[in-house]
Amino acid sequence: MIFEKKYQPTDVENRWYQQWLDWKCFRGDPAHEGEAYSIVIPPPNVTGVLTMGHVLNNTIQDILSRRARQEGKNVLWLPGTDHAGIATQTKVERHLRDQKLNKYDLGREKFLEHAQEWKEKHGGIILKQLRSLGASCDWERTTQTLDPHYSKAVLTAFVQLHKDGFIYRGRRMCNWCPSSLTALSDEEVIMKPQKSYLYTVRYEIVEEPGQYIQISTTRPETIMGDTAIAIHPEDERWPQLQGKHVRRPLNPAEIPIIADVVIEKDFGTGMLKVTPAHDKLDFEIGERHNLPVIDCFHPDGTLNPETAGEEFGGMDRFEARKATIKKLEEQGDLIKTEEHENNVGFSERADVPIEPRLSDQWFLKYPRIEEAKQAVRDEIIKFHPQRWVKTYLHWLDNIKDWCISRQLWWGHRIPVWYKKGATDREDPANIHVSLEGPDDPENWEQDEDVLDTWASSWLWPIATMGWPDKELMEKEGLDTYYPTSTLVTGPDIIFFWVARMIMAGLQFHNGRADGDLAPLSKDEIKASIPFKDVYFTGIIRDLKGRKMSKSLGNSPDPLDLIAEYGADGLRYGIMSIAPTGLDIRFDETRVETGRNFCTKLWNVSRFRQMSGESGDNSSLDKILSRIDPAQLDSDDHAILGQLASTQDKIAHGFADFQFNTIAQSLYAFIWNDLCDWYVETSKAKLHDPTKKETCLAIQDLCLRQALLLLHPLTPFITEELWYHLHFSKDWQGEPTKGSSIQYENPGDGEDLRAALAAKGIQINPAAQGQIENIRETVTLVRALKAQFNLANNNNVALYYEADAESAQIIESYKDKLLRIIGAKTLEPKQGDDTTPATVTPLGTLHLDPGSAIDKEAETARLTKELAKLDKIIAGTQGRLSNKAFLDKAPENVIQGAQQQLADLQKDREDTQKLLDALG
RNA sequence: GAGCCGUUAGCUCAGUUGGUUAGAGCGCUACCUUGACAUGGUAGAGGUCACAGGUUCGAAUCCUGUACGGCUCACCA
Repeated sequence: MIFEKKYQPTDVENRWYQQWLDWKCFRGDPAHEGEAYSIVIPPPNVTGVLTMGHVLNNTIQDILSRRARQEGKNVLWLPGTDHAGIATQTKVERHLRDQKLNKYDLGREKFLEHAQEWKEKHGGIILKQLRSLGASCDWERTTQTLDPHYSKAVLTAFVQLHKDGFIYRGRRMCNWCPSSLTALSDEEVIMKPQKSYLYTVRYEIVEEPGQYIQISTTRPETIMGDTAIAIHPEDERWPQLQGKHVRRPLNPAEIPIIADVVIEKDFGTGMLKVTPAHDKLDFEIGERHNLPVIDCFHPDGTLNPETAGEEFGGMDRFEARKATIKKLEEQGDLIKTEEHENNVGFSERADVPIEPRLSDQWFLKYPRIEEAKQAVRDEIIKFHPQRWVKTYLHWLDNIKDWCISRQLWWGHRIPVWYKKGATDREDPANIHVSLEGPDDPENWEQDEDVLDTWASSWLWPIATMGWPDKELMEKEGLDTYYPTSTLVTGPDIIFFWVARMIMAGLQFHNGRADGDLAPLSKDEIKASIPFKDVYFTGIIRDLKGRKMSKSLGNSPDPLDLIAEYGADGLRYGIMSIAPTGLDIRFDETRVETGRNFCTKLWNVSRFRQMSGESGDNSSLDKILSRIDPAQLDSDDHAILGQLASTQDKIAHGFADFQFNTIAQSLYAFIWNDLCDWYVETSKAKLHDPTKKETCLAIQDLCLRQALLLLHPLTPFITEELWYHLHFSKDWQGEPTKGSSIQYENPGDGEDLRAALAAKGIQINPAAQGQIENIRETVTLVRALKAQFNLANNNNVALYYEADAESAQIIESYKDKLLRIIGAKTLEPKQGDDTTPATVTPLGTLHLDPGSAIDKEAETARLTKELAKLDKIIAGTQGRLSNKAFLDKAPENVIQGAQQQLADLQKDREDTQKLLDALG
């Protein structure tokens, strides 16, 4: 392989992704002997495109999958899409409209053909895009919720639930979307505060002509549907009104005045117009008082002339609002109009106000609610971060039956048939519920509705793995991969999907015989749940804090970012900010940082390659064998210590889903510890044949472990470098699947320490402290040089004043110091010339007396330094002279403070000496 | 109306069980194309940790309250 001077992510990424596919690396094989690790993808809409949210979500899933593969686990990451009933049908209908067609022209069958074509053409793009991101999904298992097998699972679930009494049909108030022309579940309604008007309208009392009552309403266009006026029974203001009637001012009719306790006496005039057809509360009142229901609207939100009157018939509901107000005003019935803010429910998909509407729908009474609560409350399923538990439990505590029927064609048609000509559809004799349908289909007609998309995706973890078909379940390895390991998703679908999947798992995978509804034991719950951990990602926002959306146009196209920065750069960038479970403000400079990090890794690898032939790098053991323990200096010990602690941090990071910690500790290790320091100091000793081999072996060790640890985050560049640097087992031949970085376990700090110990290497724990001191010294001297404009002058002479111990360190470290500081000589100071100097952990370092000295500036600098020291010394002394501190603080804290004080006082003394010398 | 979360450098964010002088990246200033890297190096400026109380020897961190921002839930017409 050629080691390009510049890293070109696009070529490398495309090449490796194809190679991995060819090697079938992503295939989940139930026969694999490792411990199972499985993830099912949150299925995106089949016609969707990749957004930054998907990038975040799927990068995390990929990281978890890849890490598990490295650990030798039997990994399955199962991809797929859902059919997105409303969204897709809307798109297809819009497309038809462009051709001057509508779905009724086509009929159900033709329409579905169209939709199918649409899906073939536009569908699955998102899954292809995920490949550019590096997603290691088992593509052979790609599932779509309308696949024949999956559909069978959805209908089986329906039939079983129906049999067990969880599903029923009823005429109820539901959320109606006048744009999509279907019922919606409560979860699909988004409440939005709206600036509107509160109109006060007068109604004449029938029994007292000329006398009026006043009613406030926000919806005058429903007045024609009023069938009563309600007051609170204990409202003392108008006891005389109960039992009387008023005249409806629009589409006039006499309606009764009734009393009901739900009326808020303090709102508006304290009276409510009751419109049972157009409001949930009103409907309930109507039920209690046996009021007629007058629906003034057509399903599409226009007014029905038969109920609303010819005058308003055909108008759109918003137009009708204006028209009714105008009419009321003309009649003198409009008393006043006030500005008013109220919450209005909007359809999630169509973004239009929903209408409460009475209609026949199918409802699901959720099964296994108690077990679903217990599973999360008792941490059988763990939520990360935990705080979502409360939200989840609160929803389940207040759960209402789920309206699962949709008046659409694109979806799973409800497996219910009604006897032709039968008037009573409540009569069981007239209803047939089954997968196959009735034996004499000519005598039956199937229910027209389809199921809510979520009523299919709630089966995702089991239905993608063969349920309910026994043979298929075995083939797909349901027993092996279920319960899945981790679910990675956004908290916005905790009710839509997460909670429902939990209930579905508990209901359909509990091992009980059909119809056995007795509560599940804890062990049964453990075996039934669909996943063990749920990781909730944050929601990606733009820099202004707005949710990223296509309509706002504020979401960058991930593919553009990949083209510009590489998939690795994008992945790393998003991981460095993403994972706290809070909202994320997306900042493209993070992606740039990710790209730069990859470049840095590439370049340090090139440096390694240019520094000398690699020895045998084909295993950790081989590399360690090239280290001569006798040659290890404090830099070697320090970097080994840093590597071991990095390995530990990464291991903990994975255990706790702390992806930012993982990203940041690798950044710090590679950039700050390895590149900025170890590689730089290496340059001073690589020419020494006795030290070279050990030094290169240490570099190889660091790079190898860094690549392994980094691989889940940036899979492409790490695989590329793995082969470039000959870390693979078969480095002398062609790459093979078995030698890929994907199957090499990085291990943790303990593993590394043990491997080192086996070669007689004990990391000297004091080395890191020593190197810290040296690094600090270097920084101080560089700063001193910079102050005298000598930053890039390598010919300066330096002199030191140090105690015996520090002097020895300086002498033994001299070559490296000269190189790193950029100096010609470093000798013990002779005489007492006044020179620019700085106090360091290794004593006082002086610049060449020949350097021009500005007494005034030097005095100012040292005085400032002294003041700073004095301030800290005073603080430390204060603490140490506080009896309460000495009595109560732990011993190590007190000792630390004493040590600090001693060090500071020494620094102060030395600084004072320099100042005195200046005169 | 209820619940949850957030407020740390100009910007985006870290900060584990309270413990030295609060960190990173980007941006900014100055210098530098030195042999892995200008997608880079070196040095630097920049923070009353939203505010007010409290607990403690010690608070960005724990408690209470306030302000602002966000999310979720809720049938006030």
